[in-house]
Amino acid sequence: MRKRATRRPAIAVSASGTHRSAGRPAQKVLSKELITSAALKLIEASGYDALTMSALARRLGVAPSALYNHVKSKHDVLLLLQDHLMNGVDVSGFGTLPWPEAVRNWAWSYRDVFAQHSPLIPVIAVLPVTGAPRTLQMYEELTRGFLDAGWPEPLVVPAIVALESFIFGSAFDVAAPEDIFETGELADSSPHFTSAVRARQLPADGAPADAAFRLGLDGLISGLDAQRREWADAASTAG
Amino acid sequence: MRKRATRRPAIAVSASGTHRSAGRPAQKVLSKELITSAALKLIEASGYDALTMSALARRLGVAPSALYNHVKSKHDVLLLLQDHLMNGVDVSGFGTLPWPEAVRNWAWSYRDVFAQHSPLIPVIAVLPVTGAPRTLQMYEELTRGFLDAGWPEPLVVPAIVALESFIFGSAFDVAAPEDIFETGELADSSPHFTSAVRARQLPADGAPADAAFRLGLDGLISGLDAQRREWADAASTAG
DNA sequence: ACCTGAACACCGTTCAAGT
DNA sequence: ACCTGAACACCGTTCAAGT
Repeated sequence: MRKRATRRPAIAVSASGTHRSAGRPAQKVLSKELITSAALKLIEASGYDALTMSALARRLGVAPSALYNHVKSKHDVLLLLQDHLMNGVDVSGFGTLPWPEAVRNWAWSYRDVFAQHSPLIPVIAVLPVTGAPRTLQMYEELTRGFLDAGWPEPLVVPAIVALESFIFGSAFDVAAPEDIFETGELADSSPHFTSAVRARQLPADGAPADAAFRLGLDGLISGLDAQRREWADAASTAG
Repeated sequence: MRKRATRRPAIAVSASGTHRSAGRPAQKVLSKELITSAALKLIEASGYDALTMSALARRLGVAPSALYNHVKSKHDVLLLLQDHLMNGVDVSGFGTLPWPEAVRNWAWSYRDVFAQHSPLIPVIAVLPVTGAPRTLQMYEELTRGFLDAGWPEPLVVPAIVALESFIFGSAFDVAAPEDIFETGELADSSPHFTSAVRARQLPADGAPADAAFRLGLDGLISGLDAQRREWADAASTAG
């Protein structure tokens, strides 16, 4: 059932359509930046299924094996993409807005970016920050924002991780089909759930995923803030 | 760099080692249940990379193509696994324990199960409940627990989705390497974050992921409970 | 150093043939 | 209906040869 695409020949053809013979070219035709932007265009045009090393090479007018002079593996390409996308995450609120609003803005923009790139989430969630400079920069600004808001240093990283976990999970949820909770023929065996699905609060303006994200994010932000105060109280009592 | 395994011949060999010739066998040798448990054993022994249709067939003493009489695709196998694993999620607290404790127990067991099966998370997060009877049963018991605890029906599904999103994201986090936040050579450009990583609260008994999960879960539970109360207040004022 | 082109060792899936 | 065995259309990756 696989769609059979009309394939151009496998030989490398540059953007201008002229053939390039083997051997080191006069000036390099590839770079990490070019690979990243070509991958992004490919995904925007045809989705993550279309992101193969072959397709990427074809779009760059190069043989697939040429990519391996710049990346170690396809996983490397995903890391490049991930770090690039961090540019789209809004950390501008930290330092200007109160902590809850700054976190809220950050979280929504973070979720929105990766909802469009959910196949990257398993990659990010496990990604060492070494070699992901933009990601690290985001963590730095985030940390400064938390400390400025009075967060005790030992809680900053766990709080960020907790928020990120919620964001990653929620980004998947955006990709879920509308009818994910339709119980169908099994409705009789799950009467309470079936009824709750029908009665669920849906935002007038947005998708069902937005209602859950708003509820959870607001709950998480106020709950974390309460734990910060508890920690401060315990510390002042103990000290 | 791929490891080259010594392969047995591709012809189907039953568990007893005798060869089975083509044609419908006297009694069926496969079923969804057998496929599910073989897949589980394969994953436990060698991880998700080893879960290929070929390897699955080999373990079942069958040709790969035989699997397609029982599942439509490899994705189908993942769905079978996912629903099976829901047996390990603890919903026993609902109806006996107070809501926060019941939710806490459920969330920890849910995270623990899927932390061991993180490749399934992208599958579950988008899975229609139709055709996942155990999953649906879990939602039913969860919904009953929420309603019994006084949750307004419109908020039940969004609250469950928010908790699940946090759980899925946290399950990935368990799989992350210990040194995920080591900033390495970039430490100079991220002084606050580097310091916060060193100062972070680590549980004496568990992994770093556990500290973040506990912090986030407790925050989320108390934050959601507060929103439930707000909703009830607004409703009584409006009514 | 950085490209080409051929080759390698896999994948998941389909399908005619067999009982 | 439910197996086998061969074939198909891909994958990602490696490597000698070329400049």
